[in-house]
Amino acid sequence: MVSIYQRIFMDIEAKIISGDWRPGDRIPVEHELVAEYQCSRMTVSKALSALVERGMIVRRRKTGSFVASPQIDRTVMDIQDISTEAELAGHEHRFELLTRKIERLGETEAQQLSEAPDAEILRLQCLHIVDGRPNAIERRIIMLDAVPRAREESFASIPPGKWLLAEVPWSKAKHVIRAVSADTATARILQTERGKACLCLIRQTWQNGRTVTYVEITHPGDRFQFAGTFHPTAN
Amino acid sequence: MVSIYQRIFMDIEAKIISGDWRPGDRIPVEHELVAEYQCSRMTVSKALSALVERGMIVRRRKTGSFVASPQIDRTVMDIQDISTEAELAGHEHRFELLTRKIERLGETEAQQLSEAPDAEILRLQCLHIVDGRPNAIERRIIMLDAVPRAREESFASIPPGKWLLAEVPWSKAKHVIRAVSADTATARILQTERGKACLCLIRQTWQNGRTVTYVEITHPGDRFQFAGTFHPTAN
DNA sequence: TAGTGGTCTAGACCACGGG
DNA sequence: CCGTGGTCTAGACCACTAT
Repeated sequence: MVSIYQRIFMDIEAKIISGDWRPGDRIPVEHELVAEYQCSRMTVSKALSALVERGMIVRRRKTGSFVASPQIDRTVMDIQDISTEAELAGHEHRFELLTRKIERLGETEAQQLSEAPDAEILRLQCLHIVDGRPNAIERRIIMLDAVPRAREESFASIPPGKWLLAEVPWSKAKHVIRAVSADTATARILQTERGKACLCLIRQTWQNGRTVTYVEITHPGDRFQFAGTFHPTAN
Repeated sequence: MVSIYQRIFMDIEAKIISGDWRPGDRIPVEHELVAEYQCSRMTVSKALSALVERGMIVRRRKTGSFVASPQIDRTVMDIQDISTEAELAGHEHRFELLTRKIERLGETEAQQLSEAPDAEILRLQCLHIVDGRPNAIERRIIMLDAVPRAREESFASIPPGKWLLAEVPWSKAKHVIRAVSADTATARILQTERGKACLCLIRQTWQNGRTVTYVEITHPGDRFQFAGTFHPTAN
């Protein structure tokens, strides 16, 4: 049996995850939800509080409740530049598109992503430069059936991650963090040595059960790390 | 202004973090808290629900609410063996104590840990073996003023992490994840090559504002990874 | 069966902040 | 000012489960 506040929670979550309600959109005020669900205000409040806890909405007195800004990339945001850990501001960020190809998903990758082998994809490779030094290489696959508008976007001036966030702000994501040795190509791009330890963040995101994008972001291990208090949550 | 349910939440959290209430201990039933805080049952319930959300207590009908088992090591638990990702059971775990020394904290490390330079510590090094292969090397510092009983423990048969969990089950922790190249000693112990990419988890834990332990766990990068959905939480 | 938590109601008063 | 969320009350009924 699903309780009333759980139903309210799930209904609103679904609207946000599906993109029906986008960041900044106002959600119904409490008394409207009270009328819609025929329940008391406390019950509505419990559902909304849970949504705040998850970071999906923000509530403001007088003005109402709104869909929050996406937080799906927060993990990546927390990557810290070891050499300049102290100075949290004043970094110069730059971005270079290395390759952009429309292809079909190969057999191996299709299996890895649990998607159809012939699905049309956009394959991107780009380099992130911070303070003049290569910071990360990003290898990304965008599923064109899920995000058809990516076909018309050149990604010459906007990083794919940022573009996707604007296009598909909320999604479910799975992360994997690995240590890998730099292969020849990676080492060359990151201006480091072949075999050097790199920290690799892999993320696959879904919306409405369909894969939106798959990305591997590889950082030079001597220059970057994750920090914080991590809580793996149930998948 | 702190609300009633927040005060209840913080009071109980403090009892658990301080070790006053230990895992498995029963916490007062709702009507007792209602009497203690002179508030309604809903207010108590809200505080207890928040504690459940954080994983600090479990609530059972008829029997009451209890301090949950510690979860501070959950991040580490989620390390997955890449080669045997499929088989989630049937692993053979072994543990070897390599070194055990009582020393005083050096200048550099003291700064790193934000502790006094002459603090007495127990320095441990051990090797974790899973299915016959070196899985991780653990380099640990235990602050003897915070955990004096560690002085009498040989750690010959019980892993320090497990012992500490029994001794100091709840604490605040900070994690850092890095990729490092194996140095000669590490490579030898992990039976891999020098310079090989390794995944290093660093964790410092505190209880009542004092450092309890600092540990670096280094895994061979080709055999291990973190997986899951990570939510870095505000420090 | 009885004690416990799970959920809900129909109000209430207050704090905040935009107009 | 007044609409909004933040918190709280004093009950209520039900579900679960140890005994």
